[in-house]
Amino acid sequence: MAKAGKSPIATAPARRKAAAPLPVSTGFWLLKSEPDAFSWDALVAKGAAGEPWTGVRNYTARNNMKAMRLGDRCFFYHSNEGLAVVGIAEVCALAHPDPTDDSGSGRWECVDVRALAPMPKPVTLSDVKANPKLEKMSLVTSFRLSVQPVRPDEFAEVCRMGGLDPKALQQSSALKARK
DNA sequence: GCCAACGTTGGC
DNA sequence: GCCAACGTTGGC
Repeated sequence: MAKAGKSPIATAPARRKAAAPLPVSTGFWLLKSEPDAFSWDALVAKGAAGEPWTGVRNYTARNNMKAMRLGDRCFFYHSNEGLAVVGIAEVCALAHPDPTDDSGSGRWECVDVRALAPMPKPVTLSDVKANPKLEKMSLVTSFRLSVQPVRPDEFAEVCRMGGLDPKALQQSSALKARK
């Protein structure tokens, strides 16, 4: 009777675990690269066209890239050798399939980035670790993650430590308007 | 769905 | 080159 109206469908079917929501872009990120593989100078050499940030095979890192917006700022960090933030890049193409993904799954994506400004004074990992204002930075807390979110206050602090004049940064972004 | 084994990353 | 951290894989 009362049962008649109840469809078995009323019980939600077991569904695939929802994908983790993408992080919200703060506008600031950090990209790691081993300078032997792809250095800051190599990115500078690519000029305004920039370079696809390929080869990321970690879901958290990929999701961070998917959350990136055009014009987002990315610290360029040299891992393994150098161990320092050496420049700032900007996102110049939203996430798209990674051309180096040969898994056939279409799972991996990349953004394109281009060099915006070098750090006048590279900010080393030990500089970052020594600064209490940066103790929550992913570079310290999730050091293995290759594409990390950066908070605006962290971005400002690292710029300050690197002697980077925010005005110089704005000036460089005029480059992109010119394109 | 748990968890041990394994592989990779990256600082030291 | 070592090893800690940690993501992924696969057996159960």
